[in-house]
Amino acid sequence: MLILKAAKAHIRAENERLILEAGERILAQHGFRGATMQMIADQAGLPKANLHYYFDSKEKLYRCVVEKIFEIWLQAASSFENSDEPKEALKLYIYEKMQISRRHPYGSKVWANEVMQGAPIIQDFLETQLRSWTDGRIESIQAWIAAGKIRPVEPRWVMYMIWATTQHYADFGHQIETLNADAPLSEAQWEAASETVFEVIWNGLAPKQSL
Amino acid sequence: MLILKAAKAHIRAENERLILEAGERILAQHGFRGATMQMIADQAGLPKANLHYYFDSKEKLYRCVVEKIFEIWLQAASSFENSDEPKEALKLYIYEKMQISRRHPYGSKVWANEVMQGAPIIQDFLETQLRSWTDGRIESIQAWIAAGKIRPVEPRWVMYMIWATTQHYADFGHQIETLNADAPLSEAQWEAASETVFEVIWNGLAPKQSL
DNA sequence: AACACGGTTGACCATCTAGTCAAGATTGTT
DNA sequence: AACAATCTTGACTAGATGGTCAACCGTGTT
Repeated sequence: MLILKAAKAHIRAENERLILEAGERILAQHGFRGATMQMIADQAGLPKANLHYYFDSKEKLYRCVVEKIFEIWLQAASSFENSDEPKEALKLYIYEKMQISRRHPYGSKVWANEVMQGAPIIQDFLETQLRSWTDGRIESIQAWIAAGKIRPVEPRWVMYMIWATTQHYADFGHQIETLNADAPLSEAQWEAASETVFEVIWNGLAPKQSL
Repeated sequence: MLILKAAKAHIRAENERLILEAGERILAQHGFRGATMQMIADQAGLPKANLHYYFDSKEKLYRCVVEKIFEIWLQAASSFENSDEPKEALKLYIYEKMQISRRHPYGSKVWANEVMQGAPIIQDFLETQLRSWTDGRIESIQAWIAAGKIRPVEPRWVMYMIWATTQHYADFGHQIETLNADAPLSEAQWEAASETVFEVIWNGLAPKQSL
């Protein structure tokens, strides 16, 4: 009876969540090849064979983890559309991305790993979703330039600058902690870092007369 | 005779260079666990057993590769000391780091990988050399602030911003190429990107009255 | 109670890989 | 030429790991 499938759907949902969460952490800490299904199983508190019941292969599981973080980033992009004023839009977007770096450091690292290795698994994502998303954002920035709201700059380099600075706090979090006397950044430090990133970029982009 | 050792030193030097170069490339593309000694051997054009003759273990070879890129970065830091004027010093440093991202993308990726995994191999480097180097640079920036040459900002966040933006062009080079219609950045694009990174950061830091 | 279906799991296997080793080839010195 | 130190290399091993499988468990339905 197909009713049974629905009745046990919560078990599937819960276990998939457990595995994805464990996978994100382990894959970030060890890379694709360095992470073993056994490690992920232990982290999730499930026997290894169970992982293969829910995810056909390590690669499938990996792909799910990568897609998850990509979705989160795409959603943060809405900040860009929610305001016509560049100052407001950029502030929202940068703060949002800093927040994601803080809340999802593992996902960010998995993504970084994947891209650094030439995106062997999610190249299609880059060529379709990321490309079209980026083109849209570039148009927004072009419009701001045309309206004289920011200096004339190549939008691409600005985009990359925002991605780089915000994701750095996730991807290089360990280095940042080491340079912070081995302590995680405090609430106040996260706020200050976000503020500084935004201020520098905004002052860097704002038209001279507006200062 | 120990004379012999010196006499054949060039063979050792040449082979170690070959192996380190191949190792840098393969380790960057596949991560520590993903890279196999066989792959590195093939890339270097040497039999695998030969690699173990020059480097005791995969880990030793890896450490050498990581140390190499760190040395290169440290040298780029001299830009910071070569000028008292922040505009000049920052411009030199940023251009230098962009140049390194262009010339040594593999080394940068290996470093990123290592740090993302919690620096299991070179944690001592972070705690000694990187920490003291950073402290020195922070003092320079503090001095600029005290002299009213740049806005009052937390120097750390600025440092991280520069590292992040410049290294992004190496670490996320594949993503950047994909968004550039699958073409490597041209000479002109590298120049424009460097210029933009510098301009935005400098305008972001410069005191208001100086504009 | 009997059933059926999804979920659970220990044992197993084929494959891959870091590292070893011993025999042999090179090379500079005498 | 004889030598000794260094370098080269194919063959091998021990251990790890992704994935399979067949037996088993639990639960809601009839």
